[in-house]
Amino acid sequence: MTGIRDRVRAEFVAEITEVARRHLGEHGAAGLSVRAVTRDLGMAASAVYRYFPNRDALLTALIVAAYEGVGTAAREAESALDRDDHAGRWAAVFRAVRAWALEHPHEYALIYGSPVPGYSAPQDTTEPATRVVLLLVRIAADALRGPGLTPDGPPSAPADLRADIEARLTAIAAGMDPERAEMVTALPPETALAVIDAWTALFGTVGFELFGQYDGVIEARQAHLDHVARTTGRATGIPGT
Amino acid sequence: MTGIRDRVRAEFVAEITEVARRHLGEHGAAGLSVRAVTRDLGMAASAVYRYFPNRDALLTALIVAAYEGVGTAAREAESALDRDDHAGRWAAVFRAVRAWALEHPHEYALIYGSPVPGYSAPQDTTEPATRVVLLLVRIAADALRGPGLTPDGPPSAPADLRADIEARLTAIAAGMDPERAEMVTALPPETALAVIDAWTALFGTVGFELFGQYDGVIEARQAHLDHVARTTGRATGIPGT
DNA sequence: GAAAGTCAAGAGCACTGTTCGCACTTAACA
DNA sequence: TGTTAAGTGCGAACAGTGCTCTTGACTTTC
Repeated sequence: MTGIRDRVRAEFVAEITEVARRHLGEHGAAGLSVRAVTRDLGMAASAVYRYFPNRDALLTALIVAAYEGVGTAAREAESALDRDDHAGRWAAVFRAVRAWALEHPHEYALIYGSPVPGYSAPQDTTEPATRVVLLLVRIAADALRGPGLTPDGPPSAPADLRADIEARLTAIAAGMDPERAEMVTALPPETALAVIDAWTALFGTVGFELFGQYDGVIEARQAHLDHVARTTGRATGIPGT
Repeated sequence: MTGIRDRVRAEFVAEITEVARRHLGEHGAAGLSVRAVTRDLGMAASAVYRYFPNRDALLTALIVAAYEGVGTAAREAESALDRDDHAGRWAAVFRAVRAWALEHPHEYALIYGSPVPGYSAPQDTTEPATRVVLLLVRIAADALRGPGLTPDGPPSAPADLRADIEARLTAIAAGMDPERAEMVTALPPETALAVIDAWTALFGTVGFELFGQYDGVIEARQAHLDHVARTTGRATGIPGT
């Protein structure tokens, strides 16, 4: 067992990522300098390459941390509510994502803004990236199991789109533990589509606010996001939205 | 008249931006090197500072060009259709924006992705940035003047949001020529809100596709965007969507 | 205690944006 | 027409950057 060595190493990696995260919050992704980070840590710039093969790997660690950050924030806000309060949980996810984004604008930009040039997201980032949308899926699934969808439900989708969604759903469920897989496969394609659109609207709205597209166009940001939560929730068939 | 000197200067500025635009398409915004651009032009790196005070100014020129590019693409696609074909024009804008984005991914990322760190958009960029949404506003306004909104129309918004929209609408109309101002002020707040949400959904969807968030989630991209155009068009009250 | 593995440091490479002083051309004015 | 001022391009230089490679020291394992 090389336990102690691995422990020290893991702690060092965590320390580096933490300082890098702080730098990211101050200067943005492209302004993240390995040298500056190591300067803060009192070590030589070259030393960091023992822990991260290159700058991109460090960025990947930050991306994963960011996805986990927003996912955790949404999960915590949502799980604090009664499980049957579907509308409340739905709105809580929307609000939590926005709050997290305003608190961590650079981290938000890192994961939902333009991809860093020359950088292609490795496999490690795909799982954490699905956290928030899976949360919305779970709420929709819970609502389906509950008093049932509202009478009209989500509008019907054209055949080709329906087929694609169905294929995606089974593919996604294939790589999941049985319990969550069941939740995904039981989802009607129209509901899944509505959830995807709600997810898109959520991050589209938050992104537009954060990146300045709403400047001078809409100022009641929180009220507006609540409105988006309501309309998308209604389109998904979440009762009470 | 200092005509000739100014002319040759303007041509040179255009030439520099054109080469920079090409470089942007190959290496992305952060990878845009003034040295590399000047190398392509066969001139010294320092010479470019006679035309642009710094790299940010060059980026601003590219941002303006990109906004104009997507705005023009949308305008051309939409104006090719009959003015009374509101649903067709609405869908054409959606498709044109997506097509432009796929053709110019780096330019799209430049204007709708994360803001370049340390760079704050100057005033010059705000006007071109509103082109697409104003196009959607125009279509909605035309639809209002036509056979009228669909019976149910956009759902009502809460009072605070309504008030904000109304205030914004008058503020925006104040800085416009009378003809377009009339179009804006005549817009019911609920319709304006629906247009803003449609605009957000459009760029949220295209951005999610371009930045890889839809990978493995949804593959029928064109069909999906058409679906988004339809649902948002319906929410806005565009007849025929 | 010696061999093997691990690590931080430092020098160096090829870049970057930007500034500055210099020579040169060109347009405007007396 | 001659002079002057502005505009222009260049090369050197500065302070940074990510990254590689070698060197020497330290720690673990046998």
